Amino acid sequence: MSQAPGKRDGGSDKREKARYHHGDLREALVASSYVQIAQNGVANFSLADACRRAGVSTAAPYKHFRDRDEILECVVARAFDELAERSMAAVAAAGGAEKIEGIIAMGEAYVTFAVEEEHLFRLMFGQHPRLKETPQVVEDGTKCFSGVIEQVARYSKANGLAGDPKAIAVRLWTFVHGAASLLIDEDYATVAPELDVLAMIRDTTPLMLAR
Amino acid sequence: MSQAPGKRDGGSDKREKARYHHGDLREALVASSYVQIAQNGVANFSLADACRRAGVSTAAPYKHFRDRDEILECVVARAFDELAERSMAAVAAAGGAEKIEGIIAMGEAYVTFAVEEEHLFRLMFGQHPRLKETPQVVEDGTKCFSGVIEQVARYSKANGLAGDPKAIAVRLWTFVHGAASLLIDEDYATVAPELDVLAMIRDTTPLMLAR
DNA sequence: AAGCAGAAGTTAGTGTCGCTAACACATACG
DNA sequence: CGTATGTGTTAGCGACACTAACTTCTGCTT
Repeated sequence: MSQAPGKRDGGSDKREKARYHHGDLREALVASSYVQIAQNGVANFSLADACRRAGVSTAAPYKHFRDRDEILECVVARAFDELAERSMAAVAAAGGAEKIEGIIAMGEAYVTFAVEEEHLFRLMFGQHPRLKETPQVVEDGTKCFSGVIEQVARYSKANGLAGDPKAIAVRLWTFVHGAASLLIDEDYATVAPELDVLAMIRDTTPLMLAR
Repeated sequence: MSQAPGKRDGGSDKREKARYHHGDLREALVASSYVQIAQNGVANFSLADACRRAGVSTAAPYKHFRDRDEILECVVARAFDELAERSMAAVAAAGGAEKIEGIIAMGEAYVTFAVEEEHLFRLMFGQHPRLKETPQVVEDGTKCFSGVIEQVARYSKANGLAGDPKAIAVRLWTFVHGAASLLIDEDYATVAPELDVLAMIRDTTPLMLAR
């Protein structure tokens, strides 16, 4: 679970002698930070720890990153890629966006991602506002969301829906995002412990698409 | 803006001589932390700063709080009180929960709180998971949400809606919470900059209540 | 192939932070 | 009036993010 996506390196094996230069420290730090944050959350992540794991001094990262936040930005960008990938895969697996099952599957994938990668989801949304000002994050985030919107637009077109496809898509995204947030935050747990969130999404999606 | 609610003290003025004992350090710290966090966010909040502002050594807080997190818990509890108060006031101002305008006003108040008290809203949701395990926070949070649910239930009853009132309420809360989150996170800004969130809530609320 | 510029490491050190231990004062009560 | 307790203090620890100055390796130019 939560294996870091991204550059699958493979190369750069200098026959494992203790070498002065790391080889690809930048990538190593991002990958290990991704895993660490996914497992323990950003609150329990320290740059110094990441350095120890990579076997370098605590000053080394600053040859590759402006500061700690820049590493977090890279992690967030990758997490958006992952979310986008999972959402799109779910639509495809459910038979495409023309059927309502495809749209529902997309929403479920979104919530499932939030549950399985709770700490990444938190980092992507709300926990660390500044991170989203970076071009890379903006790009990956936008790609992720516009993917969702595009799928709903396809459904809308295929089924001859009346309303503005984009407006409908935003409505759906809003609902699914709220469900994911309240679920991992355990706010449902105290006030509506019996709630089946995936069932709610299945039931509510048609309401949003209709009309 | 963002004035700290809670114990309005007033008393304990020992005629402003430089006294060894503060008077009510616990309250002073919570109040000043509430204001500070509301203004600059929890990321830019330090306990040491709060001590300086209160004119007290950095060791003093530990006579009143277990650790830094306990202060944050108190801040979150107050923020939930504030959100509950504003939501309920909005319903009342709009003529009660029996009319759909009352329900819509409640949703708008929720989103408006998120926008005006962005940093508090973040702290209440997602930013610092552990905070919500405290009895005080659980109680205030539950009171806040069950207030929302109760209002929707009243609407549901008054207008003879078919579905389970609680399920409908949760659906609405989910949507409004998602809207608030995505709005302050500026995720709408990149992908749907033209979106009028309050209008979306006005339009979507009837969809959720119907059926 | 030599040499040099610069990329990418290092060590050492700064200031801030959360938190603890040990001590001091002020107050409230016997 | 004396003392126990609560509420402050100072001093200090270890971890952290980050910087400055130095060293080592690499790869480009000639």
